[in-house]
Amino acid sequence: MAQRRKVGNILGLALLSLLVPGDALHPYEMARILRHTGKEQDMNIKVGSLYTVVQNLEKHGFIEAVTAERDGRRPERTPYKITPAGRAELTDWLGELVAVPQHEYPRFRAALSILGVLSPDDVVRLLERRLDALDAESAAQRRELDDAGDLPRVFLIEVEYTLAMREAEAAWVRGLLAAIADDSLSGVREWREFHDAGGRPPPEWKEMLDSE
Amino acid sequence: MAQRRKVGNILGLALLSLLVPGDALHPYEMARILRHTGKEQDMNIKVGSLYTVVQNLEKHGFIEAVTAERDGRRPERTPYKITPAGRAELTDWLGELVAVPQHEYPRFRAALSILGVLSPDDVVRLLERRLDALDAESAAQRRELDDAGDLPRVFLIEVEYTLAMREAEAAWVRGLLAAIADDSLSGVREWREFHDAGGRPPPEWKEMLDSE
DNA sequence: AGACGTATATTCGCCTACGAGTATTCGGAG
DNA sequence: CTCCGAATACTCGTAGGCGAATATACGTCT
Repeated sequence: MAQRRKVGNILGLALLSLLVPGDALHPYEMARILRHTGKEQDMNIKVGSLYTVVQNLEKHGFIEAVTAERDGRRPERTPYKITPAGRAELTDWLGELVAVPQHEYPRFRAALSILGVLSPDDVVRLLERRLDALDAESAAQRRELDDAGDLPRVFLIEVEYTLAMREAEAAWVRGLLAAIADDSLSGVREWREFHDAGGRPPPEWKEMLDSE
Repeated sequence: MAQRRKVGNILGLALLSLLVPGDALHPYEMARILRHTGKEQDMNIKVGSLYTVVQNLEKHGFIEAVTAERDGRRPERTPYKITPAGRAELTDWLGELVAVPQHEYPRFRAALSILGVLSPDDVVRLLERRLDALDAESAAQRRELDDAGDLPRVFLIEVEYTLAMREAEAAWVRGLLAAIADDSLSGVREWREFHDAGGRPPPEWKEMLDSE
Protein backbone atom coordinates (compact mmCIF):
# COMPACT_ATOMS: atom_id res chain seq x y z
CA MET A 1 0.00 0.00 0.00
CA ALA A 2 2.78 2.38 0.91
CA GLN A 3 4.29 4.10 -2.07
CA ARG A 4 6.30 7.27 -2.11
CA ARG A 5 5.75 8.09 1.55
CA LYS A 6 7.84 6.22 4.06
CA VAL A 7 4.69 5.67 6.07
CA GLY A 8 1.79 5.10 3.73
CA ASN A 9 -1.06 4.47 6.13
CA ILE A 10 -3.24 7.55 6.46
CA LEU A 11 -3.60 6.77 10.15
CA GLY A 12 -0.04 8.01 10.46
CA LEU A 13 -1.16 11.45 9.36
CA ALA A 14 -3.83 11.58 12.05
CA LEU A 15 -1.36 10.44 14.68
CA LEU A 16 1.12 13.11 13.71
CA SER A 17 -1.60 15.73 13.89
CA LEU A 18 -2.48 14.60 17.40
CA LEU A 19 1.07 15.23 18.51
CA VAL A 20 1.35 18.70 16.98
CA PRO A 21 0.68 20.54 20.27
CA GLY A 22 3.87 18.98 21.59
CA ASP A 23 2.62 16.78 24.39
CA ALA A 24 3.67 13.16 24.39
CA LEU A 25 0.96 10.54 24.02
CA HIS A 26 1.04 6.79 24.28
CA PRO A 27 -0.58 4.66 21.59
CA TYR A 28 -3.62 3.65 23.53
CA GLU A 29 -4.48 7.23 24.29
CA MET A 30 -4.06 8.18 20.65
CA ALA A 31 -6.59 5.51 19.83
CA ARG A 32 -8.94 6.82 22.49
CA ILE A 33 -8.76 10.38 21.25
CA LEU A 34 -9.27 9.35 17.65
CA ARG A 35 -12.32 7.36 18.53
CA HIS A 36 -13.64 10.00 20.85
CA THR A 37 -13.36 12.75 18.27
CA GLY A 38 -15.14 10.68 15.66
CA LYS A 39 -12.18 10.17 13.38
CA GLU A 40 -13.38 6.67 12.60
CA GLN A 41 -15.76 8.34 10.18
CA ASP A 42 -12.85 9.76 8.28
CA MET A 43 -10.50 6.82 8.15
CA ASN A 44 -10.19 3.16 8.90
CA ILE A 45 -8.96 2.80 12.46
CA LYS A 46 -7.90 -0.58 13.79
CA VAL A 47 -5.97 -0.79 17.01
CA GLY A 48 -3.72 -3.50 15.67
CA SER A 49 -2.72 -1.26 12.79
CA LEU A 50 -2.23 1.73 15.04
CA TYR A 51 0.61 0.06 16.91
CA THR A 52 2.25 -0.95 13.64
CA VAL A 53 1.95 2.57 12.33
CA VAL A 54 3.42 4.04 15.51
CA GLN A 55 6.39 1.72 15.14
CA ASN A 56 6.87 2.75 11.54
CA LEU A 57 6.62 6.43 12.39
CA GLU A 58 9.31 5.91 14.98
CA LYS A 59 11.48 3.86 12.64
CA HIS A 60 11.51 6.72 10.17
CA GLY A 61 12.16 9.37 12.79
CA PHE A 62 8.82 11.16 12.64
CA ILE A 63 8.13 10.52 16.30
CA GLU A 64 10.30 9.45 19.21
CA ALA A 65 9.65 7.62 22.43
CA VAL A 66 9.88 9.53 25.68
CA THR A 67 11.27 7.51 28.60
CA ALA A 68 8.74 4.84 29.42
CA GLU A 69 6.73 5.69 32.44
CA ARG A 70 4.60 3.77 34.89
CA ASP A 71 1.41 5.22 36.20
CA GLY A 72 -0.13 3.50 39.15
CA ARG A 73 0.41 -0.12 38.32
CA ARG A 74 -1.08 -0.10 34.88
CA PRO A 75 0.85 -1.92 32.19
CA GLU A 76 3.90 -0.02 31.09
CA ARG A 77 3.20 2.77 28.63
CA THR A 78 5.53 4.33 26.12
CA PRO A 79 4.53 7.85 25.16
CA TYR A 80 5.77 9.41 21.95
CA LYS A 81 6.32 12.96 20.83
CA ILE A 82 6.62 14.41 17.36
CA THR A 83 10.01 15.36 15.91
CA PRO A 84 10.82 18.26 13.57
CA ALA A 85 11.02 15.74 10.73
CA GLY A 86 7.57 14.59 11.77
CA ARG A 87 6.18 18.11 11.57
CA ALA A 88 7.70 18.53 8.14
CA GLU A 89 6.23 15.25 6.95
CA LEU A 90 2.84 16.19 8.33
CA THR A 91 2.55 19.50 6.51
CA ASP A 92 4.04 18.12 3.33
CA TRP A 93 1.80 15.07 3.27
CA LEU A 94 -1.31 16.97 4.23
CA GLY A 95 -0.53 19.61 1.64
CA GLU A 96 -0.21 16.98 -1.04
CA LEU A 97 -3.46 15.33 -0.07
CA VAL A 98 -5.26 18.65 -0.34
CA ALA A 99 -3.63 19.93 -3.49
CA VAL A 100 -3.35 16.78 -5.60
CA PRO A 101 -6.47 14.73 -6.29
CA GLN A 102 -5.71 11.05 -5.92
CA HIS A 103 -6.97 8.33 -8.18
CA GLU A 104 -8.90 6.18 -5.82
CA TYR A 105 -11.07 3.26 -6.70
CA PRO A 106 -14.57 3.43 -5.26
CA ARG A 107 -16.15 -0.03 -5.36
CA PHE A 108 -19.23 1.45 -7.00
CA ARG A 109 -17.22 2.58 -10.00
CA ALA A 110 -15.77 -0.90 -10.35
CA ALA A 111 -19.26 -2.34 -10.14
CA LEU A 112 -20.53 0.07 -12.81
CA SER A 113 -17.75 -0.99 -15.12
CA ILE A 114 -19.07 -4.55 -15.25
CA LEU A 115 -22.76 -3.79 -14.98
CA GLY A 116 -23.27 -5.52 -18.30
CA VAL A 117 -23.41 -8.94 -16.71
CA LEU A 118 -26.66 -8.05 -14.99
CA SER A 119 -29.92 -7.50 -16.81
CA PRO A 120 -31.11 -3.91 -17.21
CA ASP A 121 -34.22 -4.69 -15.17
CA ASP A 122 -32.21 -6.00 -12.25
CA VAL A 123 -29.97 -2.99 -12.43
CA VAL A 124 -32.90 -0.63 -12.21
CA ARG A 125 -34.13 -2.37 -9.08
CA LEU A 126 -30.71 -2.30 -7.48
CA LEU A 127 -30.16 1.36 -8.30
CA GLU A 128 -33.47 2.24 -6.73
CA ARG A 129 -32.40 0.56 -3.52
CA ARG A 130 -29.14 2.47 -3.62
CA LEU A 131 -30.99 5.70 -4.06
CA ASP A 132 -33.11 5.05 -0.99
CA ALA A 133 -30.05 4.25 1.07
CA LEU A 134 -28.25 7.37 -0.14
CA ASP A 135 -31.19 9.60 0.67
CA ALA A 136 -31.52 8.08 4.13
CA GLU A 137 -27.84 8.64 4.87
CA SER A 138 -27.98 12.20 3.60
CA ALA A 139 -30.94 12.98 5.81
CA ALA A 140 -29.21 11.49 8.84
CA GLN A 141 -26.08 13.47 8.16
CA ARG A 142 -27.94 16.70 7.63
CA ARG A 143 -29.59 16.16 11.00
CA GLU A 144 -26.17 15.59 12.53
CA LEU A 145 -24.97 18.87 11.08
CA ASP A 146 -27.97 20.70 12.49
CA ASP A 147 -27.52 19.21 15.93
CA ALA A 148 -23.93 20.41 16.14
CA GLY A 149 -25.06 23.89 15.21
CA ASP A 150 -22.88 25.74 17.71
CA LEU A 151 -19.64 24.15 16.61
CA PRO A 152 -17.71 26.32 14.12
CA ARG A 153 -18.32 25.12 10.58
CA VAL A 154 -14.62 24.71 9.94
CA PHE A 155 -14.59 21.70 12.21
CA LEU A 156 -17.23 19.99 10.18
CA ILE A 157 -16.01 20.53 6.65
CA GLU A 158 -15.34 16.85 6.17
CA VAL A 159 -18.97 16.15 7.00
CA GLU A 160 -20.17 18.82 4.61
CA TYR A 161 -17.90 17.41 1.94
CA THR A 162 -19.20 13.89 2.37
CA LEU A 163 -22.75 15.14 2.32
CA ALA A 164 -22.16 17.09 -0.86
CA MET A 165 -20.60 14.08 -2.54
CA ARG A 166 -23.37 11.78 -1.49
CA GLU A 167 -26.01 14.14 -2.80
CA ALA A 168 -24.15 14.46 -6.07
CA GLU A 169 -24.07 10.70 -6.37
CA ALA A 170 -27.78 10.47 -5.66
CA ALA A 171 -28.46 13.05 -8.33
CA TRP A 172 -26.37 11.11 -10.81
CA VAL A 173 -28.11 7.84 -10.05
CA ARG A 174 -31.47 9.56 -10.44
CA GLY A 175 -30.37 10.82 -13.81
CA LEU A 176 -29.24 7.40 -14.88
CA LEU A 177 -32.51 5.81 -13.84
CA ALA A 178 -34.44 8.45 -15.73
CA ALA A 179 -32.33 7.89 -18.82
CA ILE A 180 -32.94 4.17 -18.70
CA ALA A 181 -36.65 4.65 -18.11
CA ASP A 182 -37.26 7.02 -21.02
CA ASP A 183 -34.86 5.01 -23.16
CA SER A 184 -32.62 7.99 -23.84
CA LEU A 185 -29.57 6.04 -22.73
CA SER A 186 -28.10 4.74 -25.93
CA GLY A 187 -27.23 1.08 -26.00
CA VAL A 188 -29.84 -0.35 -23.67
CA ARG A 189 -31.27 -2.58 -26.33
CA GLU A 190 -27.82 -3.89 -27.13
CA TRP A 191 -27.22 -4.33 -23.42
CA ARG A 192 -30.27 -6.56 -23.10
CA GLU A 193 -29.18 -8.61 -26.10
CA PHE A 194 -25.71 -8.87 -24.66
CA HIS A 195 -27.05 -10.13 -21.39
CA ASP A 196 -29.48 -12.57 -22.98
CA ALA A 197 -26.62 -13.94 -25.04
CA GLY A 198 -24.92 -15.01 -21.84
CA GLY A 199 -22.48 -12.15 -21.58
CA ARG A 200 -20.76 -12.84 -24.87
CA PRO A 201 -20.21 -9.51 -26.62
CA PRO A 202 -21.58 -9.40 -30.18
CA PRO A 203 -18.70 -9.56 -32.64
CA GLU A 204 -19.15 -6.02 -33.94
CA TRP A 205 -18.24 -4.67 -30.45
CA LYS A 206 -15.10 -6.72 -30.16
CA GLU A 207 -13.00 -4.22 -32.09
CA MET A 208 -14.41 -1.24 -30.24
CA LEU A 209 -13.64 -2.76 -26.89
CA ASP A 210 -10.26 -3.92 -28.09
CA SER A 211 -9.21 -0.69 -29.68
CA GLU A 212 -10.07 1.32 -26.59
CA MET B 1 -9.29 -6.19 3.90
CA ALA B 2 -11.50 -9.16 3.17
CA GLN B 3 -14.62 -9.19 5.31
CA ARG B 4 -17.89 -10.95 4.75
CA ARG B 5 -17.01 -12.16 1.29
CA LYS B 6 -14.78 -15.18 1.06
CA VAL B 7 -12.76 -13.33 -1.54
CA GLY B 8 -12.61 -9.67 -0.64
CA ASN B 9 -10.44 -8.27 -3.40
CA ILE B 10 -12.56 -6.47 -5.98
CA LEU B 11 -10.26 -7.87 -8.65
CA GLY B 12 -12.01 -11.17 -8.03
CA LEU B 13 -15.25 -9.66 -9.24
CA ALA B 14 -13.68 -8.54 -12.47
CA LEU B 15 -12.12 -11.95 -13.00
CA LEU B 16 -15.42 -13.72 -12.48
CA SER B 17 -17.07 -11.36 -14.94
CA LEU B 18 -14.44 -12.23 -17.53
CA LEU B 19 -15.32 -15.89 -17.24
CA VAL B 20 -19.08 -15.42 -17.55
CA PRO B 21 -19.21 -16.36 -21.26
CA GLY B 22 -17.97 -19.80 -20.26
CA ASP B 23 -14.58 -19.99 -21.96
CA ALA B 24 -11.63 -20.90 -19.81
CA LEU B 25 -8.86 -18.33 -19.43
CA HIS B 26 -5.43 -18.51 -17.86
CA PRO B 27 -4.32 -15.83 -15.42
CA TYR B 28 -1.99 -14.04 -17.72
CA GLU B 29 -4.67 -13.64 -20.35
CA MET B 30 -7.09 -12.31 -17.75
CA ALA B 31 -4.51 -9.69 -16.90
CA ARG B 32 -4.05 -8.86 -20.55
CA ILE B 33 -7.77 -8.44 -21.17
CA LEU B 34 -8.23 -6.33 -18.08
CA ARG B 35 -5.45 -4.04 -19.08
CA HIS B 36 -6.55 -3.93 -22.68
CA THR B 37 -10.11 -2.98 -21.82
CA GLY B 38 -9.00 -0.20 -19.54
CA LYS B 39 -10.10 -1.80 -16.29
CA GLU B 40 -7.05 -0.34 -14.57
CA GLN B 41 -9.03 2.88 -14.42
CA ASP B 42 -11.71 1.20 -12.39
CA MET B 43 -9.68 -0.82 -9.95
CA ASN B 44 -6.19 -1.43 -8.69
CA ILE B 45 -4.66 -4.18 -10.79
CA LYS B 46 -1.35 -5.72 -9.79
CA VAL B 47 -0.23 -8.90 -11.46
CA GLY B 48 1.11 -10.26 -8.21
CA SER B 49 -2.28 -9.88 -6.60
CA LEU B 50 -4.06 -11.35 -9.58
CA TYR B 51 -2.44 -14.71 -9.10
CA THR B 52 -3.26 -14.68 -5.40
CA VAL B 53 -6.86 -13.81 -6.15
CA VAL B 54 -7.15 -16.58 -8.72
CA GLN B 55 -5.90 -19.05 -6.13
CA ASN B 56 -8.41 -17.81 -3.58
CA LEU B 57 -11.24 -17.96 -6.07
CA GLU B 58 -10.30 -21.56 -6.77
CA LYS B 59 -9.92 -22.40 -3.08
CA HIS B 60 -13.48 -21.28 -2.47
CA GLY B 61 -14.91 -23.07 -5.46
CA PHE B 62 -15.80 -20.03 -7.57
CA ILE B 63 -13.59 -21.12 -10.43
CA GLU B 64 -11.91 -24.40 -11.32
CA ALA B 65 -8.82 -25.31 -13.25
CA VAL B 66 -9.19 -27.00 -16.59
CA THR B 67 -6.49 -29.56 -17.40
CA ALA B 68 -3.24 -27.70 -17.83
CA GLU B 69 -2.27 -27.28 -21.42
CA ARG B 70 0.89 -26.52 -23.28
CA ASP B 71 0.84 -24.27 -26.30
CA GLY B 72 3.92 -24.32 -28.44
CA ARG B 73 6.72 -24.37 -25.90
CA ARG B 74 5.55 -21.45 -23.83
CA PRO B 75 5.56 -21.94 -20.08
CA GLU B 76 2.77 -24.17 -18.87
CA ARG B 77 -0.56 -22.45 -18.50
CA THR B 78 -3.49 -23.38 -16.32
CA PRO B 79 -6.79 -22.03 -17.61
CA TYR B 80 -9.75 -21.64 -15.31
CA LYS B 81 -13.49 -21.60 -15.86
CA ILE B 82 -16.26 -20.26 -13.69
CA THR B 83 -18.43 -22.61 -11.60
CA PRO B 84 -22.14 -22.23 -10.78
CA ALA B 85 -21.13 -21.09 -7.31
CA GLY B 86 -18.94 -18.52 -9.01
CA ARG B 87 -21.82 -17.17 -11.05
CA ALA B 88 -23.95 -16.95 -7.94
CA GLU B 89 -21.21 -15.10 -6.09
CA LEU B 90 -20.74 -12.72 -8.99
CA THR B 91 -24.36 -11.64 -9.22
CA ASP B 92 -24.78 -11.49 -5.47
CA TRP B 93 -21.62 -9.47 -4.93
CA LEU B 94 -22.23 -7.15 -7.83
CA GLY B 95 -25.80 -6.65 -6.71
CA GLU B 96 -24.67 -5.68 -3.26
CA LEU B 97 -22.09 -3.25 -4.58
CA VAL B 98 -24.74 -1.51 -6.67
CA ALA B 99 -27.54 -1.51 -4.12
CA VAL B 100 -25.68 -0.78 -0.90
CA PRO B 101 -23.46 2.32 -0.67
CA GLN B 102 -20.22 1.46 1.09
CA HIS B 103 -18.46 3.60 3.59
CA GLU B 104 -15.15 4.23 1.95
CA TYR B 105 -12.46 6.55 3.12
CA PRO B 106 -11.27 8.98 0.46
CA ARG B 107 -7.92 10.44 1.49
CA PHE B 108 -9.23 13.92 0.81
CA ARG B 109 -11.90 13.55 3.45
CA ALA B 110 -9.28 12.43 5.97
CA ALA B 111 -7.17 15.42 5.03
CA LEU B 112 -10.11 17.78 5.47
CA SER B 113 -10.73 16.40 8.93
CA ILE B 114 -7.34 17.62 10.13
CA LEU B 115 -7.11 20.76 8.04
CA GLY B 116 -6.81 22.76 11.24
CA VAL B 117 -3.10 22.12 11.52
CA LEU B 118 -2.48 24.22 8.42
CA SER B 119 -3.01 27.94 8.26
CA PRO B 120 -6.10 29.20 6.42
CA ASP B 121 -3.90 31.00 3.91
CA ASP B 122 -1.97 27.86 3.05
CA VAL B 123 -5.20 25.95 2.70
CA VAL B 124 -6.55 28.46 0.23
CA ARG B 125 -3.47 28.10 -1.93
CA LEU B 126 -3.62 24.31 -1.79
CA LEU B 127 -7.31 24.21 -2.61
CA GLU B 128 -6.74 26.41 -5.62
CA ARG B 129 -4.15 23.98 -6.91
CA ARG B 130 -6.59 21.12 -6.39
CA LEU B 131 -9.23 22.97 -8.31
CA ASP B 132 -6.93 23.42 -11.30
CA ALA B 133 -6.05 19.76 -11.26
CA LEU B 134 -9.70 18.73 -11.03
CA ASP B 135 -10.68 20.96 -13.91
CA ALA B 136 -7.85 19.64 -16.06
CA GLU B 137 -8.85 16.05 -15.38
CA SER B 138 -12.49 16.74 -16.09
CA ALA B 139 -11.61 18.35 -19.39
CA ALA B 140 -9.44 15.40 -20.36
CA GLN B 141 -12.14 12.94 -19.48
CA ARG B 142 -14.81 14.85 -21.36
CA ARG B 143 -12.60 14.75 -24.40
CA GLU B 144 -12.20 11.00 -23.93
CA LEU B 145 -15.96 10.61 -23.83
CA ASP B 146 -16.35 12.62 -27.00
CA ASP B 147 -13.71 10.61 -28.82
CA ALA B 148 -15.48 7.36 -28.06
CA GLY B 149 -18.68 8.80 -29.45
CA ASP B 150 -19.74 5.70 -31.37
CA LEU B 151 -19.54 3.33 -28.41
CA PRO B 152 -22.90 2.79 -26.68
CA ARG B 153 -23.17 4.99 -23.60
CA VAL B 154 -23.87 1.99 -21.42
CA PHE B 155 -20.27 0.92 -21.76
CA LEU B 156 -19.01 4.20 -20.45
CA ILE B 157 -21.21 4.74 -17.43
CA GLU B 158 -18.28 4.36 -15.07
CA VAL B 159 -16.55 7.20 -16.88
CA GLU B 160 -19.63 9.37 -16.76
CA TYR B 161 -19.97 8.59 -13.08
CA THR B 162 -16.41 9.56 -12.31
CA LEU B 163 -16.76 12.72 -14.31
CA ALA B 164 -19.93 13.68 -12.48
CA MET B 165 -18.30 13.07 -9.11
CA ARG B 166 -15.23 15.05 -10.02
CA GLU B 167 -17.28 17.98 -11.16
CA ALA B 168 -19.30 17.86 -7.99
CA GLU B 169 -16.12 17.93 -5.98
CA ALA B 170 -14.82 20.87 -7.96
CA ALA B 171 -18.05 22.73 -7.33
CA TRP B 172 -17.82 22.03 -3.63
CA VAL B 173 -14.22 23.21 -3.43
CA ARG B 174 -15.17 26.36 -5.31
CA GLY B 175 -17.90 26.96 -2.80
CA LEU B 176 -15.56 26.45 0.11
CA LEU B 177 -13.02 28.86 -1.33
CA ALA B 178 -15.72 31.46 -1.85
CA ALA B 179 -16.96 31.02 1.70
CA ILE B 180 -13.47 31.50 3.07
CA ALA B 181 -12.88 34.53 0.86
CA ASP B 182 -16.04 36.42 1.80
CA ASP B 183 -15.69 35.27 5.40
CA SER B 184 -19.07 33.59 5.45
CA LEU B 185 -17.53 30.40 6.75
CA SER B 186 -17.99 30.56 10.46
CA GLY B 187 -15.01 29.81 12.59
CA VAL B 188 -12.20 31.04 10.36
CA ARG B 189 -11.02 33.56 12.89
CA GLU B 190 -10.94 30.84 15.54
CA TRP B 191 -9.15 28.61 13.07
CA ARG B 192 -6.40 31.16 12.61
CA GLU B 193 -6.05 31.60 16.36
CA PHE B 194 -5.98 27.85 16.79
CA HIS B 195 -3.22 27.52 14.24
CA ASP B 196 -1.19 30.41 15.62
CA ALA B 197 -1.45 28.85 19.05
CA GLY B 198 0.47 25.86 17.75
CA GLY B 199 -2.49 23.60 17.22
CA ARG B 200 -3.59 23.62 20.81
CA PRO B 201 -7.37 23.93 20.87
CA PRO B 202 -8.63 26.81 23.04
CA PRO B 203 -10.12 25.40 26.24
CA GLU B 204 -13.67 26.44 25.43
CA TRP B 205 -13.67 24.04 22.45
CA LYS B 206 -12.40 21.11 24.43
CA GLU B 207 -15.82 20.15 25.66
CA MET B 208 -17.42 20.48 22.29
CA LEU B 209 -14.83 18.28 20.69
CA ASP B 210 -14.99 15.84 23.54
CA SER B 211 -18.73 15.62 23.77
CA GLU B 212 -19.08 14.85 20.10
C1' DA C 1 23.06 -16.65 -37.59
C1' DG C 2 23.53 -14.13 -33.42
C1' DA C 3 22.03 -10.60 -30.49
C1' DC C 4 18.70 -7.97 -28.29
C1' DG C 5 14.41 -6.31 -27.07
C1' DT C 6 9.61 -7.58 -26.08
C1' DA C 7 5.81 -10.63 -24.92
C1' DT C 8 4.49 -14.65 -22.32
C1' DA C 9 3.59 -16.69 -17.76
C1' DT C 10 4.40 -17.31 -13.19
C1' DT C 11 6.82 -17.63 -8.50
C1' DC C 12 8.78 -15.70 -4.38
C1' DG C 13 9.40 -13.23 -0.36
C1' DC C 14 8.82 -9.22 2.34
C1' DC C 15 5.86 -6.17 4.56
C1' DT C 16 1.58 -4.43 6.19
C1' DA C 17 -3.07 -4.92 8.03
C1' DC C 18 -5.70 -6.43 11.61
C1' DG C 19 -8.48 -9.94 14.31
C1' DA C 20 -7.93 -12.18 18.36
C1' DG C 21 -5.68 -13.02 22.42
C1' DT C 22 -3.36 -11.65 26.95
C1' DA C 23 -2.49 -9.42 31.14
C1' DT C 24 -3.45 -5.95 34.48
C1' DT C 25 -6.18 -2.57 37.10
C1' DC C 26 -10.29 -0.03 38.48
C1' DG C 27 -14.90 0.88 39.84
C1' DG C 28 -18.96 -0.39 41.54
C1' DA C 29 -22.80 -3.91 43.15
C1' DG C 30 -23.89 -6.92 46.71
C1' DC D 1 -14.43 -7.36 51.27
C1' DT D 2 -14.93 -9.63 47.03
C1' DC D 3 -16.58 -10.65 42.69
C1' DC D 4 -17.10 -9.19 38.03
C1' DG D 5 -17.36 -6.55 34.11
C1' DA D 6 -15.30 -2.71 31.82
C1' DA D 7 -11.37 -0.17 30.75
C1' DT D 8 -6.41 -0.04 30.06
C1' DA D 9 -2.52 -1.28 27.32
C1' DC D 10 -0.50 -3.92 24.36
C1' DT D 11 1.37 -8.48 21.60
C1' DC D 12 1.16 -12.01 18.23
C1' DG D 13 0.02 -14.86 14.22
C1' DT D 14 -1.83 -15.13 9.93
C1' DA D 15 -3.36 -13.89 5.53
C1' DG D 16 -3.23 -10.94 1.77
C1' DG D 17 -0.99 -7.29 -1.28
C1' DC D 18 2.51 -6.35 -4.32
C1' DG D 19 7.31 -5.35 -6.13
C1' DA D 20 10.80 -7.82 -8.15
C1' DA D 21 12.85 -11.76 -9.95
C1' DT D 22 12.76 -15.68 -13.03
C1' DA D 23 12.44 -18.33 -17.18
C1' DT D 24 11.17 -19.27 -21.78
C1' DA D 25 9.84 -18.06 -26.51
C1' DC D 26 9.34 -15.02 -30.38
C1' DG D 27 10.38 -11.46 -33.65
C1' DT D 28 13.53 -8.73 -36.14
C1' DC D 29 17.53 -6.02 -37.18
C1' DT D 30 22.00 -6.43 -38.72
